[in-house]
Amino acid sequence: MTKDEERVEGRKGIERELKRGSLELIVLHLLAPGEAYGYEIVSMLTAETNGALEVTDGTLYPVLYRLERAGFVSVRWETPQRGVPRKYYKLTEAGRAELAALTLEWTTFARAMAKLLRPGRDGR
Amino acid sequence: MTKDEERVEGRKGIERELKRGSLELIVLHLLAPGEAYGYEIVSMLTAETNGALEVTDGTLYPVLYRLERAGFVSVRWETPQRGVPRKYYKLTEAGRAELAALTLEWTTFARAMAKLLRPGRDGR
DNA sequence: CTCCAATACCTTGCGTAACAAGATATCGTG
DNA sequence: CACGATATCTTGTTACGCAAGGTATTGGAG
Repeated sequence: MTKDEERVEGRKGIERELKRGSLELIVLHLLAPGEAYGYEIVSMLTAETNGALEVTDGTLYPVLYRLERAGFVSVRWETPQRGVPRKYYKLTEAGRAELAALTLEWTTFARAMAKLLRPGRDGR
Repeated sequence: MTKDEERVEGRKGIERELKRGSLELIVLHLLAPGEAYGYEIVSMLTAETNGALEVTDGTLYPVLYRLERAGFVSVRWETPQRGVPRKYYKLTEAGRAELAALTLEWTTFARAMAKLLRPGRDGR
């Protein structure tokens, strides 16, 4: 039982929506230790979250492009002796600042959600 | 008090994106203790999160409509002796199940994010 | 040599959801 | 009776994740 086309009464999963706005943060975070290339980031994400946060390359590349455009990552092509050329991404100074800002935004939001969802919110 | 939270023009903020997919969960959660009407939900949310998770009514009503359409809430009009008619929303059984499911989805996602963002993933 | 799978990058179109802005209707008060 | 407050609803805009498809290079199998 892997993926099923069974109609589940309108339940489609909201992971896609939850990811919204988190992807830039995720990618910036994955680039923090050092540079990486596109396909690598995809597999890093799958590996580090045990599949809880997967992303396809078709999703990732637009994100990387946005980050590059915003000046948060710098880009370097490398052609290894074996294999296809790779495009390596690396955080810039602005990227590190953005990473910090987004991390703060995320934790603030998550904290508010957690507090709201915590049972026993009968007021005060 | 002294901090005036002026919205900085440069930073767009990703709260909108972060909220994505969380609103249904939030609303279902706010309806869990009992019924409430639209405007009330808006003020409940603002109050209970100290403004951390605000929503405008123009955002809320489509959410409520979706929930009604999906059978997660039932609706009842009430015309009080004083004031404008109000539309009261109440969780259905399916709504409670959905609340549980969405809560699980949220916590799973939040946990994955927290684990990813946790510093010290130098990962050998 | 040719074909094919794997690697790696990139693009297009679709669906959806939050929000701003505005419309509508009713009530209470000056 | 006009005006603000309450309350609901609608419309248009914008943004982004994703499926699906496309391109290019490489190396191995036949």
